[in-house]
Amino acid sequence: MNKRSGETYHHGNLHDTLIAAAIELIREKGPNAFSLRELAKKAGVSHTAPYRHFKDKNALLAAIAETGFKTLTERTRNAAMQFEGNPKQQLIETGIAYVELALDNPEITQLMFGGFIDTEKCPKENLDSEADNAFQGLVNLIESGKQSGVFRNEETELLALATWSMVHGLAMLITGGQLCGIADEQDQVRNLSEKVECLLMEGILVR
Amino acid sequence: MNKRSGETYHHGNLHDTLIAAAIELIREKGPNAFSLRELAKKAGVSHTAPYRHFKDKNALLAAIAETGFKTLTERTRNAAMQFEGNPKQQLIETGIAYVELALDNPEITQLMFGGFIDTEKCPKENLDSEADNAFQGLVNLIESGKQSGVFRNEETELLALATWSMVHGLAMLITGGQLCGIADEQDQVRNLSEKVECLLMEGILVR
DNA sequence: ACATCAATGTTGGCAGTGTATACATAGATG
DNA sequence: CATCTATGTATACACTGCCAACATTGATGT
Repeated sequence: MNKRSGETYHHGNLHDTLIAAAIELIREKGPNAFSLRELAKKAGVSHTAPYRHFKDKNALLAAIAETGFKTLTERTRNAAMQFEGNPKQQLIETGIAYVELALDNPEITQLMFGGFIDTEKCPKENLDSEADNAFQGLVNLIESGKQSGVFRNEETELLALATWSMVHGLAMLITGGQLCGIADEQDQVRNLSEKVECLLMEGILVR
Repeated sequence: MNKRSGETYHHGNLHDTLIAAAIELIREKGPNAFSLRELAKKAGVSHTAPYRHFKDKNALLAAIAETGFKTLTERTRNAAMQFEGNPKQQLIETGIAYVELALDNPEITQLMFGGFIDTEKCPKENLDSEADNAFQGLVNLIESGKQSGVFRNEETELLALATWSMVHGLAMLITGGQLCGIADEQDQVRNLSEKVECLLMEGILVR
């Protein structure tokens, strides 16, 4: 029996609908504080329907995190592409993109990196490989910068880790609310990201 | 009536016992996945006794995070004190202490920074002021380094933010499992922290 | 010494949660 | 058109956070 005329028994695209609705809920209430039942209601479906598409709540969270990693790689790659041949600027823009994405999606960022997902319960290979994609882009960027003589001839992995840590740390401090008032508006964040990355490039020691 | 002879109706120090037991549980199961009832049982007390000491679960988590921030300021300050008069080394050791603490207490670190605590529901002033203490130590360190001509004459807050971000990012990547295999042992982490911070000091650009 | 009180503990209950199981429906396939 | 399988529902259970009512006891003032 239909619940209303016009609605069908089968939803049609519940998988994606659930993810989209869950992202909305997470935005409103944080990654911690939303329930599958609430989500099901929001999607207009019985409270066990989600289990046909996700093994459990953890799996749903993992799927959302995965989309987060995908857009992260996408955005940072786009940022880098706009300054092909200029590794220094590429690095700066990549970092800005990273931090801006975090600012726009603080709860999702926390979901991705904050330990909300039990990685022992889910395969996690997808998650890891997506995260690796983002990191690999950075590695390539550094490598090409080294070869064109812009970056120092240190171990590439180390340079990549340093730049990643810097940008990631800034992003996490912002999403965690540690920089309230200092960096919660878009232009402040752009500005800070750039300055901080320039510091990393130039060094903070007097020469 | 006593539950056993020798045990008293009043626990005596339930507040601290709860915090200690909660930390243990969080270590085992993550900051997300422990229940107040489980905690109460572990402390040998009825399932509502914790409410005499903490307004709700969130308040308990906040109290735990607060202890985390306290030991963070303590450890980093100690690290800096051992190299008084040598700002460069102070900065390096402070960073190492920060990251090592995170490595030793990944779940607590996630609790502190990961967005598990609803800051709208609890006063949070305590939390913030503790976090500020840690940051202030860094600011002082940078300031003295600038005055002795070791660090560049950039805005102090900016230099502090850059170093904090770097170290914090590394710490969060480690606790989030993003650096599995690269940095999960104590000596690897010490080594990486140092190298990464040296990069920040020297810069990554060719001169 | 004793009554009183506030702090601290317990019992019981409620609505809400994740998830397992059994059943219902309908789109796809032969 | 019969059948299968993917997808959705109904029901049930143990567990959760938290509230309200009651119990115990160490501290306090007289």
